Amino acid sequence: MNPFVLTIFALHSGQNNNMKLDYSAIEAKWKRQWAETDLYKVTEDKALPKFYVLDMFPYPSGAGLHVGHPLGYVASDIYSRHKRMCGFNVLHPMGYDAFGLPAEQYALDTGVHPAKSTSDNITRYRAQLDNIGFSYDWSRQVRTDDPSYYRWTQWIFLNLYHHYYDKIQDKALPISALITHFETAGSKDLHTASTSHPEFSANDWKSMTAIEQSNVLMNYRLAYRKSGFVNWCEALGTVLANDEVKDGVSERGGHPVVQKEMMQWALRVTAYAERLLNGMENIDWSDSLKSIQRNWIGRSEGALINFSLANIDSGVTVYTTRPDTLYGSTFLVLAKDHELVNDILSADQKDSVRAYLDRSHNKVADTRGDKNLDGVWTGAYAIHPLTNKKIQIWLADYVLSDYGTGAIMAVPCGDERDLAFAQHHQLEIIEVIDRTGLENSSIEDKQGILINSSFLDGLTVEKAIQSILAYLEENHLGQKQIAYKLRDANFSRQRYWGEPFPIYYDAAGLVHEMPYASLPHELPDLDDFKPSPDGRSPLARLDSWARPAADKFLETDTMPGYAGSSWYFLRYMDPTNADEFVSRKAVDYWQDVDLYVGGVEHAVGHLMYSRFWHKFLYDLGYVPTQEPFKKLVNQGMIQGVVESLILLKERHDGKAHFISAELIKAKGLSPNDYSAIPVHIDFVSAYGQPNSHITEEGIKSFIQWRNEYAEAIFESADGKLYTLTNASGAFIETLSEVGKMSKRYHNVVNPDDVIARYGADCFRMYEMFLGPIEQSKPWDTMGIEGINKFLRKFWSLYFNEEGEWIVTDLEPIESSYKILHATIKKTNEDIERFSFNTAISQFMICVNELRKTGEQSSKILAPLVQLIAPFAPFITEEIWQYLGHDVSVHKSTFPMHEDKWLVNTSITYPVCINGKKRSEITLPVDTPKEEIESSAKALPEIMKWLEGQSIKKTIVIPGKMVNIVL
RNA sequence: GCCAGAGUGGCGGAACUGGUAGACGCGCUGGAUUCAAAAUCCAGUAUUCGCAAGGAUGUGCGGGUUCGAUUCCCGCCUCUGGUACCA
Repeated sequence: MNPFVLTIFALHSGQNNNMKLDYSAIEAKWKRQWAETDLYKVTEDKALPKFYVLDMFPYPSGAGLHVGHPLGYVASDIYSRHKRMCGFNVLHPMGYDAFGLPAEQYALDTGVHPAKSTSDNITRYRAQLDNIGFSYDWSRQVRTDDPSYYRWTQWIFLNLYHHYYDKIQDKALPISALITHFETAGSKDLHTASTSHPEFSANDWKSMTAIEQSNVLMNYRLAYRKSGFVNWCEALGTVLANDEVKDGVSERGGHPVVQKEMMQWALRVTAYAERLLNGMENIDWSDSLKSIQRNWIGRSEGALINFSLANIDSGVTVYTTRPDTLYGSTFLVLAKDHELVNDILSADQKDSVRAYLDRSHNKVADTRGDKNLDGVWTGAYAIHPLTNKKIQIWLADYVLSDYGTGAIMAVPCGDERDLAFAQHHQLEIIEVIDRTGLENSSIEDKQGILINSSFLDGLTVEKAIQSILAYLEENHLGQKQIAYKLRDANFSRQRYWGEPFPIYYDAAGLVHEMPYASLPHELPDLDDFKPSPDGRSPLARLDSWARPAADKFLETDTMPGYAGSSWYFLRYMDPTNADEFVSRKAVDYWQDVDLYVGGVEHAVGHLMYSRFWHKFLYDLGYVPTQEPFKKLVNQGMIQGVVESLILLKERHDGKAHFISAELIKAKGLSPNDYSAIPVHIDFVSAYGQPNSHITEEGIKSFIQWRNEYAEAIFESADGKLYTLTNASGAFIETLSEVGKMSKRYHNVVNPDDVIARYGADCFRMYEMFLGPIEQSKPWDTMGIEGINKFLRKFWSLYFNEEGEWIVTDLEPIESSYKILHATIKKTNEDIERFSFNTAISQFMICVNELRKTGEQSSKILAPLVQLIAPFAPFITEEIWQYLGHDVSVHKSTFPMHEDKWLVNTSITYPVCINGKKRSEITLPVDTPKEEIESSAKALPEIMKWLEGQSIKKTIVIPGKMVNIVL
């Protein structure tokens, strides 16, 4: 026995032999010890293989963490600890996505500076995270609002600004190369991603003014300025992202949102569309996530078709995925802001077009679901390229300016919207597809035979598309084209609490970038966070900052939330580097993220932009991989039970009337007769159980909380009426529904409370035991007792009821080896496939069995501690120390199973008649096939079935089962 | 509408390559212990017929493949998530 253990025993006996399981003492002890010894600190150790496990870093909101948030963190922590014990050098960091709207809104409401509230929230988050016992290397923490961090966010932005996308080399190249091209060849032979495609010669370029040149270059930069329509909310005084708008009103506050034209910074993510699509082939993400990204990119193959105009010498190009239906095209439709609109409107249609445009622009944004048939004829005609017939050109809401060419050829017979529009405005419809025999298919299906289409008649759709494409290209009427739904990302926010752009403008409006060396361009202090009245950010009101000189105007927009989060995983590799965003040495060692765990709500935003930035950094040679996240696991949500009181719409003697939830059925009420008022779960008895209810205490607390119900009447299931002053004996059932865990429903369960009662180990294991990590499931307050019991049983293998250490060095019995090694095997497999709930089941089976046999040998009990260590890091560390180790269990080597303990000498075969199990038989493992068959047939239960029957066939799978077919 | 995923006891879930459906836990029932309770321990717990032995049914519904299907195939229903005038 080493001196260390002696000390423990001395202490132990000195404390009157009382080593009872005391979670909080054990946790406090090891939290301190781990911090003091920097147990989880990692460095680039070339002797060990690396493994990078990343959690999506949280936005530190004022509400703190609830039990749903750490679900993914616990899973990734178990995985990290396991990998570490398996000999990997594991990078497992954590940080904060610290810029964001809520802090600024909070500042507007309370005057508390976002920097202060954010820091306060971070302090709280950190305490909550520490409580749970995570193995983060906190020395690598990043927060996006730290100037030493956002300096590099700005640096990447400037790089995007200084690069364009070359479609031939399929990568980003410096703008200087583009300028050289312009100087020698103008726009000739240019293959770049750009907003528009102007044509100019080298001489044209040279004769442009600085402003003109700057504008031309903007058209190619990967970070660029453009004028576009944004969701403008007058009441909030700001621009909203699409997901902040619901049903045409702001999600927060429900204020009207309209389209407003504004100069905005944008990122040319569309340049990377094809690579973002193809890059998913070799990464291990869920099918659903990949399909969400695929849909978002929305690649389609089609054709550009040129139509000339009837009266003016110009043309319009449309994009279609169905060039085969060209003969069915009876009119064209342009987006309302198509560049040709002003050129083509005829004098007599001017007024109705103006009226339409006014109508359209004032429409609230994002009117989901409403199919809108509004539109107007421009008075102009185009010439059909094949029939030379004049067809009308319309404007309509349903054609979008930023998809395809912003113009379509309408084919009413082959497109639902064109058909609806044609019917509504009484436009011609020509059938060009014969769908005989395809009555159940929609008109948009690519099936049928071409008719009324000249040389295409008789061809299938597929053949017709090839044929018409060849014809169009031959006659210079059009060409193949690939289109994407993906849009360039709006990168401007008219907000204070974000990264400032390292950009300023001169008196002439020319854009200037700040030099790299001047970064960080720091966010100034502010004490009033109201937006500037013209819709610009609060920074615009800070003249001393925004206008440092008479002819120098700083950009007052700030960057959106996804700026800082698009590259934070790289900064963890080298968090304090003052010279580079990440050193080559660090990124060459850590490479990329091996496992990324986070919520599916970031499926498009964060994950798309991170991949885009990463590919860009790859193009510039700063990172060695094309994809940042090799494997990604989405954790589900932990839901809460929403408890509500049933309030009848009809009042009782003019007073609010609540009834027991049981009475809904009894009284035959429909949802129109009552409303469910969420009750704070602290007031509810038997919370989350079928008989959840409020009692006298609950009624008092409820009324204290919601004073407007002071006079209310509460009716119990047996018809008795209770009031605040007469509530004795009340039992009012509440309505229990599974829903979001949210402040709004007053059903938030704080991990701190759970940990205070059951300990961090129990909390961690219970979160994992609830079910598969990807699934959403409700938090069940009762279920945690099962894990609590398990941990006590586990502990009791090592300490008896008197708290005495009972582990011996004696040789264990054979069955203990068997169950141990079965558990080792299953644990390794289950952790690797992220099946933590089944690993925990196996621990329970193992502990139950060892208790039954009274196993006390350290040869079994020591490896068991290691198996459970990733799940329950505190209690296992304590026991490990008692086992005589002076190095942490988390630094030990994870056990590997030995096959010799897993081979069975006998096998129990199920014996089936016609596939249904009727009996079973235990035979030695090496029993020959014939003998298995004859032994099975000799079983009395089986003979009974065989009596008077003839056997058609007998299937014997050695080691598996026997099936007799009658 | 379109795309993706999922439907298994009272509940959370297990069954990994087609081979004993319901592991493990919660809850519930009964028992032991206790003056009593809590805690703990033991037994039972898919449905149904039956006193029992023992049957029958059973993984959303309807078909199919197979000696054998929760697992594979076809059609449908329901739920969850994504998306929404994308030509």
